[in-house]
Amino acid sequence: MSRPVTPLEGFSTHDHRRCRTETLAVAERLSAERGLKLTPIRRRVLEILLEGHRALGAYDILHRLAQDGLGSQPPVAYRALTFLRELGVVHRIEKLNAFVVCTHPRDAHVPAFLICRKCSSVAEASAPSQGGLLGPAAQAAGFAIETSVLEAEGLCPGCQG
Amino acid sequence: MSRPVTPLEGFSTHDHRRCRTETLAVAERLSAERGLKLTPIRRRVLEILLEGHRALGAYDILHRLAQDGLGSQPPVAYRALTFLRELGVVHRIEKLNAFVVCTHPRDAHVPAFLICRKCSSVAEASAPSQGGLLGPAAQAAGFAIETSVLEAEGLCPGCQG
DNA sequence: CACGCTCACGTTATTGTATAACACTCGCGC
DNA sequence: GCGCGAGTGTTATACAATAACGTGAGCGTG
Repeated sequence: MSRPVTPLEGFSTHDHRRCRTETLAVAERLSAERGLKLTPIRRRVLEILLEGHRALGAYDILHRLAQDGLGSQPPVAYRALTFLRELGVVHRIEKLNAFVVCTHPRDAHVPAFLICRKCSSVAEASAPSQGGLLGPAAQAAGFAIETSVLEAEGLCPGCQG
Repeated sequence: MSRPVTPLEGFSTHDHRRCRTETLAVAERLSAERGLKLTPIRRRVLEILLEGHRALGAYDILHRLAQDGLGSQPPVAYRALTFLRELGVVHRIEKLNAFVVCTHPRDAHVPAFLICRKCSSVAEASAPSQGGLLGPAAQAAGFAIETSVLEAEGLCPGCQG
């Protein structure tokens, strides 16, 4: 079973401290907007993911939560992740069965990812909203797209020979 | 750069009997070309998937195999599925952890799927070779794409309204 | 023929991923 | 106080995937 959960962020550097505080602020605001709460567990999960722009498995996150005394059973992690995903600040990488923080949580967008198969780093590409590639095909077929998954696997700049 | 996708097999009806026999013939031929065999188990797995353009989980397939007395342990199903995927006649749907037959197994293509969340039927669109949406982003990042996942979930024509 | 080789399958066991279902508390409005 | 939804705790289970081992059939070579 490929358990990625390794390296770093996108393939470019950025002001990560600011990235972190902004994302937390956005999460706080979006929660309030919906009349919901960014509880300690939820906040902690987001913080864990914010430690780096890496994809973490649900059970990695769960173990971290357990270390902090914030819950030890799978549903605890999954519920927090579901909440954060609905908020739009966390995405799921289908190909890796793992989760990452969104790099631009305020914009409406269809998440698209570049995943390095060697170092497991993940970069989120900014894709224009609905469909792009699949849009025309969907329209021709009379299909109503609700969510999209765009993921590419290959080699990041640093891992190419 | 990003040519439109050619919609294929939509959710429309088609000559499925022919679809079935042709896919089996292709599988047979590709196996022979590689000096490998389309054994009873492998053939049966392909037939099961050919019963409809639906995504089936590995364990669904395994249970079917077991009913036919062709194997009852997970590796049996996974090995057959791996073989068929390498042949190019079966694709994996990451979003569903499930498998479908390819609708145009002879052409080189990047598979793209429209998945109905209600009836689980899957339409395969034929995407132009590399990346479409992700191509430009990948190039900008210096990322070398090797494989792509393009999947959209929503409602098929029959399940709307 | 004996040997070594690859393909294919059988089997046991384990790990990882995810959710169902139920119970309970808390804060809040009425 | 009461009902209600949000949120968490907990148990149990289902589903997905692979590791690691063994068996044997078939084939080519010496």
